[in-house]
Amino acid sequence: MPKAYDPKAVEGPIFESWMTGRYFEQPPPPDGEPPFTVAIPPPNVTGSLHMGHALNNTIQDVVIRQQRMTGRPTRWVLGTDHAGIATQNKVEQMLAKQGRSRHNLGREAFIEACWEWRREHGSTIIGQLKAMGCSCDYSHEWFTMDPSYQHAVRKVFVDWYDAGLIYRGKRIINWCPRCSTALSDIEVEHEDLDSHLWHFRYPLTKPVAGRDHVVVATTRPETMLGDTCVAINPDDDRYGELVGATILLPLLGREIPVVADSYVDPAFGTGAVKVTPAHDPNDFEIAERHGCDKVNIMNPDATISAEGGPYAGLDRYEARRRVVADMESAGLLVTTEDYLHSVGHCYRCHTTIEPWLSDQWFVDMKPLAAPAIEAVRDGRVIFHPKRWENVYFQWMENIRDWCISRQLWWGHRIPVFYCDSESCEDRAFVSMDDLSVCPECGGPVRQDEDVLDTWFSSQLWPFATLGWPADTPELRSFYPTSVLSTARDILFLWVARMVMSGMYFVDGKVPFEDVIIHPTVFNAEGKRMSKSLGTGIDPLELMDDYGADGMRFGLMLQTTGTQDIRFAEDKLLAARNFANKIWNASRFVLMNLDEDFEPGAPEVSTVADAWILSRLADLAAKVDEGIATYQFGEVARALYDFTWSEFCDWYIELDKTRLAAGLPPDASAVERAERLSAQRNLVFVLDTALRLLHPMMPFVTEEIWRRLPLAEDSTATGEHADSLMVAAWPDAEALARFRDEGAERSVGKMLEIVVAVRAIRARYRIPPRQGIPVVVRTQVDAEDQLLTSEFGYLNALVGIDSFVAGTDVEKPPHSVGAVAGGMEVYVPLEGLVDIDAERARVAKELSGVVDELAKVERKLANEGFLGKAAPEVVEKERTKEADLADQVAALRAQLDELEA
RNA sequence: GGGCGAUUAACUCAGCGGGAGAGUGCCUCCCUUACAAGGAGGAAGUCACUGGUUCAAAUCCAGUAUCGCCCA
Repeated sequence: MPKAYDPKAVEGPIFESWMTGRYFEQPPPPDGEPPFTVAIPPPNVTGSLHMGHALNNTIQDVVIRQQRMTGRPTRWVLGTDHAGIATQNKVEQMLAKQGRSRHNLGREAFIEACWEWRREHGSTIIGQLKAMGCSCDYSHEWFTMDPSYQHAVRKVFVDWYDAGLIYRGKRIINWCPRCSTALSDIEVEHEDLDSHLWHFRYPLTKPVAGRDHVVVATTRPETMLGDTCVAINPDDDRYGELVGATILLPLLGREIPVVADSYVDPAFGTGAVKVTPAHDPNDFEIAERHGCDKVNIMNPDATISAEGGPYAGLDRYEARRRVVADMESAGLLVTTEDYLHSVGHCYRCHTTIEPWLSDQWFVDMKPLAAPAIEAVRDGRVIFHPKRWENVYFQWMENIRDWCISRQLWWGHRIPVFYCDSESCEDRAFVSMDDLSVCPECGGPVRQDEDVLDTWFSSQLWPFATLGWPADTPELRSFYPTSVLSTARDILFLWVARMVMSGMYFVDGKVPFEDVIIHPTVFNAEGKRMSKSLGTGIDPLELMDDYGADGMRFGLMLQTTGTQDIRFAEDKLLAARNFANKIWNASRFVLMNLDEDFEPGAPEVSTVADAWILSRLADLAAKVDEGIATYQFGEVARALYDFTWSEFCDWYIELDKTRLAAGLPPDASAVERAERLSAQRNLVFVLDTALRLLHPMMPFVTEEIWRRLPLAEDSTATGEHADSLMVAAWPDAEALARFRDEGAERSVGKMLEIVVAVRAIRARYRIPPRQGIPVVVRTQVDAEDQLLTSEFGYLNALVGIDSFVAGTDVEKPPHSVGAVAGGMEVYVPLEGLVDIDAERARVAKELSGVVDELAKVERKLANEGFLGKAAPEVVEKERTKEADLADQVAALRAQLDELEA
C-alpha cells in the first residue's frame, strides 16, 4: 500500500467496479418488502454541478447507501429536467453567435436544435454525480421531455382540465420582457431598490367642492398612460365629495372617473391612487369591481404600445423619463420623494418583470392545497428541520392560482386545440391525442402556441419516473418515495406542488415521507454563490484538491440544522487528512497481520479491548441515530472522533506492545495468542468503522475494505459481499453487548495519567527516548492493580523505566507532580526542576481547582439543589467535591514543598 | 409589516438545562518502521446585550442590538 491515500488513483476504478457489479440497480422487491427510494431533485439540464448539488447529493447518497447496507431494496431515481427558459436561452445564445434566431429557424427546427443541445450537453451533470460517487440508478436516466413523461404531463393537464382545475383567463401575470414569457408568482424575485415616489397633479374636469384636482403618487410614472380611474377610500372624508367626479388624465387627455374602493390605504401617499388595471394586480381587482376599462399600454418587449399615444414605441424607462419630464413642464409634478421600492425580477435572467394583462392558463390551487396541507399536519409528510412546516403552511394556506402557460417553444406544448370556424366560435378542445380536425365541425384546428411551466412537469417527478400513469411494478413498489432532499428555495416551486399532484394522481398517497431541507451553501463571506457574480466554488475543483471523499465528508462536517452554511474549505482539508488517516491506520493493521492470519471474532482479553469495543458500540448507536434523524454533522463528527482519537491515537498505540511481543519466533504461546487477539480486534474494529464510514466516504472505505481478510463478509441477507456497498450495516444492538462502563472509566483514568506524564516530559524537555521513573499515588487499591497490570501500556505510551503505584507511596524528593484521573502522579527530576516556573504553574492550577471546588461546595450547601435536583446529579456533585478536595490537598502539598 | 436563522477561542463552526469543545491558525518539541496530509505538549473564551424562569442557563422564555434569508 502506498504511504498516502491517493484519491485519483482509487476513485475511477472503484466507481467502475460498482457500475460493473450493478450495485446501483435493484429491481422492484417482492411484495411486502419495504424498499427505500429517493427521487433525485432533477438538476437543470443546462447546469453543471454547484455546491448546492454537491451537498444535496451527498446527503442523498449517505442515506441511500446506509439503507442499502441494511439490506433494504433501494432505488435512487436519476434524471434531469428540461428547464424551458434556461435551455431556450442557451440555444438562442448559440444561434445568435451564428447570426441566427429562433424566429428565422422556425419552431420545429428550433426544438430540434434544443434536443441536439441536450444530447450534447445534457449529461454533463450526470458525469459529475458519478465523480462524486453517487449511487444513483444510472441504468435509466429520466428526462422530463421523454415520450412517456410527456404522456404523463399531458394526462395531468387533461385530467385537471376535465375536473375544472385548469382554466384559461385574462389576468395580470408577471411578464419577463427579455424571456418574452409569463412567469408564475414564485418565479419572481423581489428586491428593494432605491427609487422615487412621484406625486402628480390630476386635474378634475370640473371643480368639485372647491377642488380642481387630486394628487396621486406613483413609483411607475409611465403607467399613468394606462390609468382608467382614480380610487379613494370610501371612509376617507378628505375626498368624499369627489366620488363620481371625472378627471382629465394629463398627457393623453382621457376622461377617467374617481371611484371609492376600500382597498385604498388612506395613509399611503395622498390617499388617492391612480389605477392602472392592465399593469397592476390590485388595480386590476379595483377595475373589475367598478367596471373600469383595462388599457394595456405595453408591448411584450416592454416598449409602449399604440395605446400610449405620443409615447408609443418608447422603451419603458425612456417613457418613464419622458412622462416625468412632460408632467413637470406641464406644472403637474408636485414633488418627488426618495422611496425604497420592491421590484420584481425574473428568476432566470434578473430582468425587471412587468405585471401585464394577458390570456394565460391557470391551475386552481385551493382544492389541491387542502389535502396537501392536511398531509403535513398529520405527519404523513415530515419536514426536517421541522420549522419548515410553518413556511409550507403559510404559503399553502394563502395559495394563489398558478399561471402555467409559458410563451416559449421548448417544453410541453399545451394540449389545447382551437377551432376558428364560425360555427364553433373559437372553441377549445383539450385532448390526449393531437387533433388535426375539429371534433365538432371537422374543420381545421390550431394548437395553443404556448408550452407549460417546467415546474408543471417536474411536479410529477416522484411518480412519472416510476412509470405513471401506467400501473407499473416500480410505481407499486417504490412509491411513495422515502426521502426528498432539497434546498429551501424550491420548497414552493417544487416540493409543495409534488405533494399536491402526487396526492391527486396516486391514490391520495403523498410522494415522499421525509423532506430534508438542507442548508444553503454560501461562500466564505456569507454571500450567495453565483456563477455570474464569480462567487461560486466549483465542486469539481474541490474534488480535485481533496478527493471526492474529502469533499463529501468535509460538507457533512458542516451540515447542521442551521439554514445557511458559510462554506469552510478548511473542513475539506480536515476531511482529506482524515481519509489519509484512515488509510494509514488500515495500512498499519494490514502490515501487522501474519501471512497465516486466521480471521476470527473479536475477543476481550485486555481492558483496552473492552474499552475500544465499548466505544465502537457507542459509535454505531450514534451513527444510526444520527442518520435516522438526518443529523449529518453529528454523525461525521462522531466518526471522525472515534476513528482518529480513540482508534488511532489510543487503541492502535496500546496494541503495539502486544503485537511486538507476540512476534515469532521468540514469542511464547501466550504472547502469540495475545498477538492474534490484538490482530483480530484491530481487524474487527476497523471493519466495523469502515462500514459506518462508508456512506459518507465511499471510495477510501471500499478500497481498504477489499483488502481486509474477513472471515465472512456478509450482506445483510447473509451472502458473501464483493463490495462494501452491499456489505452488512453494523448492528448496533448486537454491538451493545460490548458496552462496558467500567472499562471506559478505567482506561479513561489511565489515559489521563499518560497525558499528565507526557506534559511533564514536554515541560522539562526530556528527550523522547530517555526513560523516566514514575510514581503514582492512588486512591484505592484497585487502581494501582490496574495500573501495574497494564504497565506495559504506560511504558509504550510514555517511555517509563521504573514504575511504582499504590495507595501509600510517598512523593519522591525533587519531583514534579500532577493530578490526573483522581491520582497523584510524580516524576522525580533531580536537578532539572525549575522551581519558579513550577511554583507558578502549580499555583495557577491550584487557584483554578480552588475556584471550582468553591462552586461545587456552594451548590452542595444549597438546600434547593439538594431537595430538587435529581439524586444522581447530587451524587455526581458529591463525588466531584471529594475529587476536587483531593486535588486541592495534593496541589497545596506540592506548592508548600516548592516554596520550602 | 409578518416569519425564520445566526451572534461561543484569532478564523470557521459544534454543543442547546447540571464540570466551555473541534478543525484551522498560533507557541514549544519531535522526520519514534501506520500516517509530517503526522505525533506530543501548550496558550487562547464576562458563550452579543438586558431581564425572567429554574436548585441550576451558552443551553428555556421575553425583549434589545447587529447580520442574513423568506413572505407580503
